[in-house]
Amino acid sequence: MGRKKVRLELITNDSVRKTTFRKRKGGLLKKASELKTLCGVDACALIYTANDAEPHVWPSPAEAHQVLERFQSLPTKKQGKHMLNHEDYRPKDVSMLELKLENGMNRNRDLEIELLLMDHLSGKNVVDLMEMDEMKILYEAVDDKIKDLTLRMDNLKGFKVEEDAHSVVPAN
Amino acid sequence: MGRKKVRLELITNDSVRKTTFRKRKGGLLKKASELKTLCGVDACALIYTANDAEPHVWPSPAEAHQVLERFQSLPTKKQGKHMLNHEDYRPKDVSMLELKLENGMNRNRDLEIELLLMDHLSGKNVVDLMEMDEMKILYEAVDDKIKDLTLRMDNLKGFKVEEDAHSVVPAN
DNA sequence: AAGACTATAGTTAGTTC
DNA sequence: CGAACTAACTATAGTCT
Repeated sequence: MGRKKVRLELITNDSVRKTTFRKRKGGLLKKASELKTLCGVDACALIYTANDAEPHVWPSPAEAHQVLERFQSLPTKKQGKHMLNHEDYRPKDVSMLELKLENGMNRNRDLEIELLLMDHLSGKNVVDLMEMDEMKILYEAVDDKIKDLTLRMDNLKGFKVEEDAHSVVPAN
Repeated sequence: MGRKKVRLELITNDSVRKTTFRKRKGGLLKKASELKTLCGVDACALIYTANDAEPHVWPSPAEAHQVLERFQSLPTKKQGKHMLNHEDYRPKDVSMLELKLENGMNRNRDLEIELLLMDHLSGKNVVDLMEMDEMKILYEAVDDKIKDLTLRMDNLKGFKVEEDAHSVVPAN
């Protein structure tokens, strides 16, 4: 296409290559979008460039569902290994966390990770991520969750957590 | 393109839709292939149709393996030689986690998460590359945060840690 | 580097085999 | 069905601000 037939080989000129990439990436994703609409399929694409550390991800929101569904069928948690005969047991409760830690068990960690993923992914459907950096969002979600977890653990131990720094002082 | 301009909406006629899918999928992947060649980028695509259980993966399972190997060569795992020597203790070393094992407080969190993710990934035959990428990012984020968390718990138990931001001396 | 333009290479809708 | 054909539509290489 275009004024001249192009040879199918790496474009050596940097600026030309970058321009071509921008143009063709746009065209490709448009085609992909049309395919989705016309044929009612679910599709996604990843493009890794040498320059950008993060891949170009398309489109994102649709795929969250796929990821979520598969994650739910993870073998590790699916097969009810959480055999806690503890009254007042609730998955997100702090008491569970305490129990696990003292028993030297750690299945709750898997659960925590699962939950945070679920929470995030299910919430992600609502948001239009097409214009945002998905990976950053994911990272921040994880970061927040773990911070929260940290706080709760610290509280269990009877320590106060000071907001900014990582220092802890005994509560009393 | 073609004899008539097409309306951008789901093609209701089954055979027409299937034909269109076959044609356009070919065109799309050809474009993607050209983009790779011309611009020297690494790309992949996934298409989920309602009919086929397995997604159409492009360009090939071989490429999927490459991504998997990227995941497998994550820093923590590769370099994670577990050293049980407390004298040689270094804050960011994995040995910190081994300490927890000995104390019966926790098992190796990194290992747990890693196994979790590997289980998850190996469970998928035709790999969902997008999901893998998310898992990779997640792994790194979770790994870092859990290490930080573990470090702080060690501090609570009376271990002194030499590190600027995380340094804590139990006030007892 | 990112738009607008446009001639022309390339894709594909409808049709036929 | 799917492959081939082809008219007609789209993408884009080169060019210019």
